[in-house]
Amino acid sequence: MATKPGPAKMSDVAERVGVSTMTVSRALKVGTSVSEETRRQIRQAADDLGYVLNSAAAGLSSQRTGFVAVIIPSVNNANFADTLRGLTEKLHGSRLQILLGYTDYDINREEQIIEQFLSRQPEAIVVTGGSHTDRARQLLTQAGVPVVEMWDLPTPAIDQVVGFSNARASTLMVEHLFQQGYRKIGFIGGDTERDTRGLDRRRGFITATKKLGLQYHRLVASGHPPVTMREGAVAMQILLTQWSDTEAVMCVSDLSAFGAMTECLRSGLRVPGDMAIAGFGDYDVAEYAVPSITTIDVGAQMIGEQVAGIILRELAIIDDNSGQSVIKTEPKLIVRESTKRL
Amino acid sequence: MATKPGPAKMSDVAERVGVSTMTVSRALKVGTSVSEETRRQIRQAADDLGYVLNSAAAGLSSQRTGFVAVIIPSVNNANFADTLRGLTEKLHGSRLQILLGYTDYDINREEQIIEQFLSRQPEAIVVTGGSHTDRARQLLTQAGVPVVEMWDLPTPAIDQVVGFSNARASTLMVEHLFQQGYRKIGFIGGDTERDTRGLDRRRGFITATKKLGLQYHRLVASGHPPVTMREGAVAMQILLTQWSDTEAVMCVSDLSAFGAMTECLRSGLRVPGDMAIAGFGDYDVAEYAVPSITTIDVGAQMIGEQVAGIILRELAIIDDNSGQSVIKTEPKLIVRESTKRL
DNA sequence: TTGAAAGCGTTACCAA
DNA sequence: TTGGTAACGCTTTCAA
Repeated sequence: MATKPGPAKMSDVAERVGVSTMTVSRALKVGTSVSEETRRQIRQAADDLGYVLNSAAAGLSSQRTGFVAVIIPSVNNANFADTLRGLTEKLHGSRLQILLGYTDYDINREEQIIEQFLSRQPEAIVVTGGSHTDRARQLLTQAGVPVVEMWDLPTPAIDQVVGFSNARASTLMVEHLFQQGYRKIGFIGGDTERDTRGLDRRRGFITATKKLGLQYHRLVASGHPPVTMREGAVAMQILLTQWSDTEAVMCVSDLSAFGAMTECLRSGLRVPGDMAIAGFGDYDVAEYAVPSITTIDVGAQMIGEQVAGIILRELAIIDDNSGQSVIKTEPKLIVRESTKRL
Repeated sequence: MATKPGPAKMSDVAERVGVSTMTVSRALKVGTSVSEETRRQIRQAADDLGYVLNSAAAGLSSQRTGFVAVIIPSVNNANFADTLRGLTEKLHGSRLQILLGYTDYDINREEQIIEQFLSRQPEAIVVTGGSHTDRARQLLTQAGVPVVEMWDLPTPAIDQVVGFSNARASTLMVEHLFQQGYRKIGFIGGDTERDTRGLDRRRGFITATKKLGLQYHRLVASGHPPVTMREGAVAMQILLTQWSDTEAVMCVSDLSAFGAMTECLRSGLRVPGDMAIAGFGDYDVAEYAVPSITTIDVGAQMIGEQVAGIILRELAIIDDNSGQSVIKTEPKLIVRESTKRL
């Protein structure tokens, strides 16, 4: 018995059972009308032959690839990982599969990835933030599929949006620090064009402190993203040198907050007491650190779920200009030990 | 002037320039013989029309999809993220693109993902560890493309391997603790089938302590992966209750080590002094924590680079049974403050 | 419930 | 250096 070379294809299965490829195609899908007996035989034959569908061929024919392109700044970031989890879980069970890319916070990388992904004909595209190269923006606009920008409220938006104002989230924290009685407040990070969400948080900090009549000049850079613990530590050294009477510090991320805090502890400063410290993002480390760190929870997983919801809705609709939607999420302040007034 | 509907395809570009699709296909690739002038015109036309290659069609025709399927347990894990980075960077510039999936440490999820990914006809498949369902193993074996198992040394291996013995890595740490003079040593984590690398580390701990003539019964579970700080904290409570005379603890991950350590600090124990603590993985938090945490650096990024190297080599070779290769990497002990003898 | 024929958009192959 | 033709493996569409 001569076995065919190469992986089995649909016609091999069809031949073995004695039906047409169309019947096989139908039998392997749910919700199609094929007689029970035929379907059983086809399943059996497919199993025997180790048949696997060729999605590229299927997609080419049906014009539906089942890909959702998702582009995030970094994989190793609990916040974006949570968003991805939200997306994955909500998309699970649908015919959609995520094509994931990460940019390392570089909009030129983003452009490259978008270009690469477009050739895979995704049915929807999800990007992080509203800062893109001109060409990337053009590619997204012309893509002809739903585009979702998340984690921010860009103006103008390309298409769909799920996010929040990073600047306003900062306000929550500044107000908390003010209420606790802190007046000389510093800010670490958010100084680079590459991390626009960080920039917005810093802007929000400046606006909020101004509004409260506080000084807003204690700003320390923390270098290129991703934000790390190291940078928080280095920045805290600078801050302590330049403005040694600082009472509280807000950091662009919990990671730099942790680094800043350990730097204080190593210098013999008490946190809180000599220095109050706040972060952003509600990472695990903020909860378990000693002292635990006051932070902002942005609801990262929920963002992913909302994005998935939009995609499912948009793809169900047949070229109906269902219009743009902007879903605003609500960042929440989480008060912990690191900002207590002693 | 009537514009065609839908996205531009190759024939649209060809028509506009007045050449065949073959010439367009060639002109858009590098290292093909097309006259300079023609190529210029074609590039121009493609740009004007916003033409994007349809990779599905290209892959169908050429039998090369450009996909490398990569399956890791978790995205939000600095170790696997580093491996992914190594892979990405080394693959960058080649025609290969990563199709990423994560299993949440569930081999049934892994099987599903493998199945899903196979229909995309990847040119190589990378999986984490050597523990798979029977069906997954069968799918991988029959896939007809190079398969790389990484982060472990499975026996028997399916095909290619890049990894290290997690058990032996544990030995490094036990010996370090022994040399520091610790005798009553506990272990946290590595108790679940789902994390086979954790299991191996625990087994290695038991073997090594036995060999040194130490007690090896101070084992505390830490629940399902992913390993978190919370679990380290909870486990430390249990350990302190059950075996209050414990001198040192090794944890299956730096994250649980950090949780365990903060639990000690909150209980008023000195680390080191009253309790020595060691982790695994060399996460950032181990370096920045106060005290800093002794750990094992497994060279995660290097693993990714080695995997990419194998893939590039395998795909360059034309059906030559280049054979299986096993690359062993070398985990390194990193001594820090948390295990100092006071 | 089933099948035949005609694509889907690209590249391999061979010829000019 | 260029082009014609025939796939690639599947689904759509229309008919039976």
